[in-house]
Amino acid sequence: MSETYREQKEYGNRTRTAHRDKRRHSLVLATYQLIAEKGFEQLRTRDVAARAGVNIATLHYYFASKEDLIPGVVDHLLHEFSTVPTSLLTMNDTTPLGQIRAMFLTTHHSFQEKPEIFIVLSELVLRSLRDASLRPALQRLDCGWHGYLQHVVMDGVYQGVFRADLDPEDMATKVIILIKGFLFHQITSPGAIDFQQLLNDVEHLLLS
Amino acid sequence: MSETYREQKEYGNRTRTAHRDKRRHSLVLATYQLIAEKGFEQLRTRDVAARAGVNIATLHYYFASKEDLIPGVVDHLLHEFSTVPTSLLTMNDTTPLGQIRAMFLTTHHSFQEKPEIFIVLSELVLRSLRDASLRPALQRLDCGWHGYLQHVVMDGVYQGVFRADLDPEDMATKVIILIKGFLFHQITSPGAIDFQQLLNDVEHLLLS
Amino acid sequence: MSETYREQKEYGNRTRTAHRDKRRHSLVLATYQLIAEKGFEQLRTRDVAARAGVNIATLHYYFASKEDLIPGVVDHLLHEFSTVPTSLLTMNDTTPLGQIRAMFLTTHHSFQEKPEIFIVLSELVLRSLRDASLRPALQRLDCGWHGYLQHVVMDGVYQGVFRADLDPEDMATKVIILIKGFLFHQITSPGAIDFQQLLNDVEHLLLS
Amino acid sequence: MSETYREQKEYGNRTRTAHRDKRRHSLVLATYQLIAEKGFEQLRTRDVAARAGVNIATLHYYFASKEDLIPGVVDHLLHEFSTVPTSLLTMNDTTPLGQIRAMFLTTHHSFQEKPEIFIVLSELVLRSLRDASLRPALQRLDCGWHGYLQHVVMDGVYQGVFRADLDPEDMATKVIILIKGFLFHQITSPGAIDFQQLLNDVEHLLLS
DNA sequence: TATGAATGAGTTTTCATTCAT
DNA sequence: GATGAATGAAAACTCATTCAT
Repeated sequence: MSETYREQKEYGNRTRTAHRDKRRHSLVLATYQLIAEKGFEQLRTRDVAARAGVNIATLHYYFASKEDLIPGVVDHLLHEFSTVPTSLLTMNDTTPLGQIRAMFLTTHHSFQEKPEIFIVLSELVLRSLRDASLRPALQRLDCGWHGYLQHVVMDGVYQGVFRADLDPEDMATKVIILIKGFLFHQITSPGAIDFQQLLNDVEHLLLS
Repeated sequence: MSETYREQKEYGNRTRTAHRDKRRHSLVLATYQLIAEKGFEQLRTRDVAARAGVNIATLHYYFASKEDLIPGVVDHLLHEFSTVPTSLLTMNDTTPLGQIRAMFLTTHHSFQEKPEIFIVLSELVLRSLRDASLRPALQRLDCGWHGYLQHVVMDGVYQGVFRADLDPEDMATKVIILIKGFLFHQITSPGAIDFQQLLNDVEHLLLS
Repeated sequence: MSETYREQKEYGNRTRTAHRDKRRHSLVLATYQLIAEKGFEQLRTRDVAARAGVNIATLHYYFASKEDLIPGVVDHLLHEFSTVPTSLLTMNDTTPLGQIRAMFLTTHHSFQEKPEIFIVLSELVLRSLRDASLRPALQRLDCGWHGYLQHVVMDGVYQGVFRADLDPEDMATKVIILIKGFLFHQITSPGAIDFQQLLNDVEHLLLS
Repeated sequence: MSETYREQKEYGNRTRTAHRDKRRHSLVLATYQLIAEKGFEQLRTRDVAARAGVNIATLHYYFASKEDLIPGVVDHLLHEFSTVPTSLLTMNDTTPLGQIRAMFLTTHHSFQEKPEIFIVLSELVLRSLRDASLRPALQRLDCGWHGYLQHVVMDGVYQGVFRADLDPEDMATKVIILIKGFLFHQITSPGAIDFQQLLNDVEHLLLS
């Protein structure tokens, strides 16, 4: 086997793998979007295949069953969370309070621009009540978020900017709860409260 | 037509109506329970009928379609909310702060004893994204809750127990958000925070 | 509940059950026929439903799955075997040799008139290699047949008509093997041998 | 075109053909094995390709369709029959009775060592009821077997070892029927009778 | 009122086969 | 020659709904 041939073959493998990943991703993305639009209740493999622009049999070529699409959706969701644009503005302020503010702003921004993130997350959270396999990923998501906040709060306390008697772990949880509550409340009663006000209260709890 | 006959007929109508309501309610209850257990995704009319102990055709005698069961479920949910046991403890303390505490305690108690209330509510909230007919009822629920809290906060401010600069409307919303956030967070990260701590923070916001 | 009503109801139950049994039987019969015509390989639920004159969903109303039809087919086959017309001619001769002759004649007659019996049996025998659940019924069939033959041979030996040194159990098995072999051989090489000749040889083994 | 080139090309053609035959054979062998294991009912081209270690598309490169594999399977079966190890024992005794004994022993041995031969044969026999194209090969198999036995019986009669009144053709058929019956009976009632006993009876019919 | 039976329209999944490279 | 990708057609099975009684 000549070098050239081997190279071609390896290149071929690479493109093949790339193509495969692309297809799988487009199917997962279609699933993700359809869950956001119609919920798990109305999720149909044929709709997924149609949106991905492939035959229904092609879907099953890449994913053995409908259920097998879900882990991919979870991964995609996690990825969406991790790639929230740590926006330009916020990069300036690296103080603990600045970090908190930045987190609020980016969360709010994400919710405005990509509300499907929160919708799919909610669907998955409810589904996790019956499907234990979803729990680890969702917990990991919470943990990562919580860990980051806890770290920021500790920093703030250490630097003397935040109240000395704060329990960083509890405080982080409270911030998460506040944001989750806000987002969930928005569905039924949109515009009931300003995100900014929420931030004010958090600052009040942190500083006063 | 004799008096006696008319009476019998009216009596018959009354029992007939009562029986009809009973059947309808048992079907709605079965639906409510199955949504809590399996979600809308896995809700099947046959399962509903089976749990209510009637034939699938009987279900359709009382409810023209599957969708027609949902308004009943919403009503049942609202009823469940309204009949939360205004527990012994809470009756004692009629001060604004006592009322807030009571609300937290009863909410927590309900969640412990009847978690399906919150699960079904969440399912309905998510569904309301696609089914506009659900929104009014859910908004009414939020409004009632909000109105009550707003009233209590106003009382507290008026009585001088709460901070004078509080905006009762915002404060009520914040309390709701906090509770919703707590309950939703419990699904993924149970035991992350104590409900009591939440109450402390609310008190802190109200009093300090 | 009046006697009359109860009777009506019981009568209703009886007709309902009868109807149910009829439908189930017609579906099993259709399956049986289609296995005989096309083999397990080409057995399709839609064909079964079509031949029974019902919707495919009706088939699943009576039988949860395709596999669930098979026990019914086995039962039907066993019934077909048991209702082989113990033909008029044969009833005359009740001697052991007459019984043996009768069995040969009726078997031959069945094979001529209802070859599907043997075809379905063969399909089931081959399938039993992979589906253990079929074995008991097939063994019961063999056992019943073998028991009868063994009994006849013993009678013949006891009456001094058959050779005294015969082992009834072995002899019965040999007769069965001979008939099975004949029937199976007929498929590939029809008319290779006369059934009467086979009987002659059996008589030779029994008497000489 | 130089001599050298032509030679290379011819050599290439030869290896190419050899390779082609090898591939085809491995696919046929895989089919043969899978029929023995799972029956025609569960025969899948993907499984065949997988067992042969090639891609499903490669299978269709060598065999236009699934059906086209079957003639190969028949050929393989015929070959398996013809290559039954004419075992050590049998080579000694060249008398007609010895030949019959040898045939029984080798058949029995084959059935013990390679039961798939008989299973696949049975599957093919049943299939031949619907697929006429299978019949010639199966009949050829029977004919060859029958011809050999007929020849041996004639020899025995001619040599005066066997009964003079034997009809070699019928006798050969009877032996085949007995063996087919035995093998088929073994599936449902294994161990019901000893192969040796069968041989004894055959000898009884031949000699007495 | 109540129900067993029945079904049309889907739903997921399978499979032999084809295509582009 | 060989393969990964893709697919049309069909497979089993499901489900809300209707019908006859």
